[in-house]
Amino acid sequence: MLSVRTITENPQLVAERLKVKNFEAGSLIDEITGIDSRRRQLKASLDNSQAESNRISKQIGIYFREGKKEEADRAKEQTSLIKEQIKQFGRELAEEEKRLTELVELLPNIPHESVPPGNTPGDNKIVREGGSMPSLGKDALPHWELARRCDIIDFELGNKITGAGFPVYKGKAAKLQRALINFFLDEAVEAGYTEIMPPVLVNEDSAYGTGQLPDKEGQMYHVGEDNLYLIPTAEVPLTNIFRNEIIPADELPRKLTSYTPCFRREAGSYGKDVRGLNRLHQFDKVEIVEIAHPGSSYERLEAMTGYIESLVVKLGLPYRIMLLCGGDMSFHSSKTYDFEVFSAAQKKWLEVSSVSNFETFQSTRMMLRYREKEGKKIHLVHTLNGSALALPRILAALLENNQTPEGIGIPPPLAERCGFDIIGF
RNA sequence: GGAGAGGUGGCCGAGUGGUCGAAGGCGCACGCCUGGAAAGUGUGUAUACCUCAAAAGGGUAUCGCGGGUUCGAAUCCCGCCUUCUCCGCCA
Repeated sequence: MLSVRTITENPQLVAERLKVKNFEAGSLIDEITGIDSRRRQLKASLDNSQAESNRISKQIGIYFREGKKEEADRAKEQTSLIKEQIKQFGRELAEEEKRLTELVELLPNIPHESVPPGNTPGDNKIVREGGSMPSLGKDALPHWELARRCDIIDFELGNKITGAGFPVYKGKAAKLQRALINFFLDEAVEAGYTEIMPPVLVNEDSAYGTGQLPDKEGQMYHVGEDNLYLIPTAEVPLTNIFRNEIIPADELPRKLTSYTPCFRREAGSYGKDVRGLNRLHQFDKVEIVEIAHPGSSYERLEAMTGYIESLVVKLGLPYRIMLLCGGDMSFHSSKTYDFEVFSAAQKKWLEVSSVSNFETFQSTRMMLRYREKEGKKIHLVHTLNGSALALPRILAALLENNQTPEGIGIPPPLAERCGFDIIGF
């Protein structure tokens, strides 16, 4: 979320910038400003009452030590009113703070100045394209047909064991998945990311910290018995590693990577987009996360984008990098690039990565800060993350684009990890 | 899951109702000392919020988390989380 200070100190600027996300913030900001000034007044009143109460209590202590019991008793009588005031101010302050947080949480993140305006994916800007389109015959098969023909991914079996959206990878597909994971992790470590194996269940505080709670509650699987959430992305546990931390400036950027399964309920998305591997409830992903100095976070965003691009290039997939317009960006992001690869039999661009700078939107929630080398001042860090990469759609594109009359070719970086370079029919 | 013992500042550790945000030590920063270093020595060393134009200063809160008792809680009571030991179970 945005910090209250940002909002109250630059109300018109915030409102102006949020229009790029098609968000009318004017009245909300007015309300926030009003509540915040009431909050400050209440805080001052509460502090004064508490100071007075502390003074009396100390005095009582002194009376007792001096054996002045009568004075002590008289002083005690003074406290009932002040205690009542403290309770009342405390209640009111808590209410205002709760309301303030609720309202601030409704405001999306401010888009970076380089974010283009727009409403739909059609307004996104293609910033780079690469790779070459495969030339497939008319009889080219979509990946779900190929998977059936080679008997390597079993969607029906997943239905039996769990339900729709939980495919079972078999034989060479299972091995290919493992090769992809290893490839992505090896590359990330080579690029300076520290490999982490985090928990895939997180508590409420963590889900709140990265912004899944409260607004995306319905997107996560919830284990009610223990009040834990299955992660929708490794971003959640990785970023929360730093929750409530103060990092020395010279340790920035911190760079982490992780492979995890990801779980998404995807409530409300049905239809042809969910065909095959295109949209799943459980999928595998390697994620990169960076905790960056505000002064260099956009350089880091470009560096992460360049890194992810190198992966797609090594896999030989045709791709394009989109700069998302204000209306198509996520609520939490300041700037996002999406990576899409072309899946040649479906003739579709599939999103395989999303790289974002959240600036202080997450660090505000989780009190994630850094300490300046000079002056020792403390400020919020910028958090960034990106998929590097999400497996199912990469697999879909690999299967479709590399199909030949004999079978499905495996690109070199994966073949050397699989021990085979073709999945035969 | 059962029984017992713990959780104090960056770290170690004292503190069982009253000037305790917390002794002492280590570490760290700056200064003195030194040719330079070590040793020695002096000072400083949490975070959030409020106040202040800013800095300085002041106020409030925070001793795992949340409630409660009390004029007053690190200290007493209750719930939760967590660590260790033993038992049970188990990949």
